Amino acid sequence: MSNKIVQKRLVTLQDVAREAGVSKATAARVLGSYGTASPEMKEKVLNAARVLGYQPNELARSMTTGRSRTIGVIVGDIENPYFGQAVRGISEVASAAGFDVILANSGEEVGREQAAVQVLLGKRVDGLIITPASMSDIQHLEAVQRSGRALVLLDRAIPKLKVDSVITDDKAAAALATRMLIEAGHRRIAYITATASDDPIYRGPQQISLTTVMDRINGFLAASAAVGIKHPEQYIRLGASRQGASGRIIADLLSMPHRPTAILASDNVVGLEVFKVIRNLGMSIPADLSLIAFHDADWTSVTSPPITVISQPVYNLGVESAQILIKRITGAVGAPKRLVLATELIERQSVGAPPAPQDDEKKVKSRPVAKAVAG
Amino acid sequence: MSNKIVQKRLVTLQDVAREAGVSKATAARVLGSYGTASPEMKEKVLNAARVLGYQPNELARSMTTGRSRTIGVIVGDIENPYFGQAVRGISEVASAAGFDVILANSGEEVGREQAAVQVLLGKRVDGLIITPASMSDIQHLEAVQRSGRALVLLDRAIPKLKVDSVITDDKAAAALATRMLIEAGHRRIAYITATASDDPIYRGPQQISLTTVMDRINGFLAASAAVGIKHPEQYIRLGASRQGASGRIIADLLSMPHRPTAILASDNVVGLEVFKVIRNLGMSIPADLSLIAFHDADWTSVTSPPITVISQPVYNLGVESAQILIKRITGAVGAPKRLVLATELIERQSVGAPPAPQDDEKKVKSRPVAKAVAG
DNA sequence: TTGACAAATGAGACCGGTCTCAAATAGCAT
DNA sequence: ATGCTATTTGAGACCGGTCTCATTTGTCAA
Repeated sequence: MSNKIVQKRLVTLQDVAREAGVSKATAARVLGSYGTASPEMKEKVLNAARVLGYQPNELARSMTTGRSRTIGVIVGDIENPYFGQAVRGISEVASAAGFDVILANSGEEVGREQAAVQVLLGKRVDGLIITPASMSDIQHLEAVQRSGRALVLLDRAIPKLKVDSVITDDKAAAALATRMLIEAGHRRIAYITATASDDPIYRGPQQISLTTVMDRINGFLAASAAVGIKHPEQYIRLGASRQGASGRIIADLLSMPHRPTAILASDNVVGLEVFKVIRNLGMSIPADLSLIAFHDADWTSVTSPPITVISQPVYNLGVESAQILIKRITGAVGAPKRLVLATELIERQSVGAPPAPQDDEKKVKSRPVAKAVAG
Repeated sequence: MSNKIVQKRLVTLQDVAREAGVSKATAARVLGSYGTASPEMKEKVLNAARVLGYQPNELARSMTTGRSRTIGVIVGDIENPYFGQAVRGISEVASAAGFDVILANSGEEVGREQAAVQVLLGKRVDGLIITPASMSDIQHLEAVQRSGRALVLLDRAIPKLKVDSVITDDKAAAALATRMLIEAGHRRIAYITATASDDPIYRGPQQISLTTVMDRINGFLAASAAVGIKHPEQYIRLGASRQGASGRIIADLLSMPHRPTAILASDNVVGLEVFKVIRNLGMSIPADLSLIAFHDADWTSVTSPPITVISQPVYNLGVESAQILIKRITGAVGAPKRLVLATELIERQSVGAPPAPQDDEKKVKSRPVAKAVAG
């Protein structure tokens, strides 16, 4: 990591002033569009600037004004189209309001998130929009607040932190999806999430570090309990992140003696993974297994069958959070807002009745699995 | 767009120096890790910094050093996973080398690209990685070079501009895909691209503003000509951008008297659009129509049938461009490099023989297609 | 004609760092 | 003890803007 950086000397305000034969202050007034200046002065200065190819140094500008007209955005994974859409929403609002956006990636790791916060605060962003990687490790977020910079949480809330947040109604959404599966006749429903965990088995809330995940699990459990399903939590699986463990987790789940007959996939990446595993196992959707996934990713509408999804207003999540942030930056005061956007269940064709008539719970004599696996 | 921005005064180097009872210069040496300082001084300063919660102002730092350790990236569309992957490649190389990334979106419009360049140069980025929206409108890129800042083009070259670029072998890739379709028996092959155009019909190279598009069309035409296909260009269609026109364009194409029997889709967004239209038309792939798409997007592997694609090393495109850029920033000199990465044809199941025995060109009596299609 | 006031302009401080340079101190050989 | 060099420290200029304040010029009413 060499440090030698070569950079040509650029045209400064002073240069322009000299060329135009006016003082630095006058040139600054014209070029910075503030204060007063006579038409002739403007003419001269603008001309000189054009001739020299002057370009203001925003760094210097920000340094004196104390504001950078820049907002920092930290997301879990830029590559995930989910965040891509949110970022587009943010960008559009920001640039319409004359703000620039600096984007950073946390890879869903608190450490990298902290580093990113440092960097962005160092660059003196006027505010931050963050998709926090954890709801417990939050000193760096408190530091943001202490520094007086605006902060908005996107997609995930942090109960302990009094801060504006824009989220979706995860609990309601999960409950709705669960009810839909229950109404189709399912009693053994699996819930699979990517949330990092050493242990794929769900043992309790203390394993979960994200409100989204917790809320969804709660919605799932509540809807299950409402119809008297016993131990719905036994089919919850964690850590189905990226290619790695997910295949095994899902395969294990499906080879249980009382295997689940439906799966709720907690995000589109997991959903895609689940879909592939199911297909590789030679099972068919929804005949053998029903599937509902979070996030209306583009792939979900072109599979056979297309997948029933919980569509999240993620573009609007971006828009709203940027609007709130910019209001704060420009002086809005008041208690932190928590904006909850509604989700929508888009019915497609991945939900059907559970496969065989099969005794549930108690005195079940499990019969041999009939399915042929094609390979 | 209000301008009032409230910001608490932050802890400065001067404050730390005062607290530690040393000079500003000494505090700066300790906190900036340069020059020399005795252990006791370090101790005192570090302690004071911790107590006050000091955080260096990178703006001020950049201003004096003249370098910001930041690189600007301008892509056509953040939301497109294609660019998402490239950006990840860039980010990883950049942060490993201690550089930050500022991301901007051009929406594939030259005007917005120019504005973004202004903004980023204003923020004094040390270098830029750009996916240029046009190969002809390039004054702003020449301005970047004149300013002495490093510049690397990603994915698309600009022949007139002497500048480092990292691209893929588009012509070869298109030719390979075309040959594959030809070998499967196709003679009427459509090429559909998203490139903006008022007129969806291809009339000549002057309509095309991107090397990628041009190269691919050339590869397509060359491979077609090589086996004596007459007027292959009649099936080229432009402007199939986003939801808008694409549906009509594709439907028109397929309702021609001698409709094409295969389609080459120029990127994954167009490919997805094509897939949906085909399905809505009730046609089946590959029985009625074969399809090959550029970019191995995730949806292509889960459709029925999965789509044969030209896989582009887009993550590596990002990695390589960032490496070249950083080398330039840190002083590397020499003629501009043009790095061409290889693509790969991933065969899946969307290519088959053309459908019905149907007279082709002149008096060819095409023989019945032997392949059985399982559906 | 003169005074009062508004508009235009310039001089220079300032933002928060880096970095040069000179002064102060320490270490060591003679 | 003395001189010489190496190390540590502080003072202050500088980066390129913004912005305050004083000065100059112009306008108009009394």
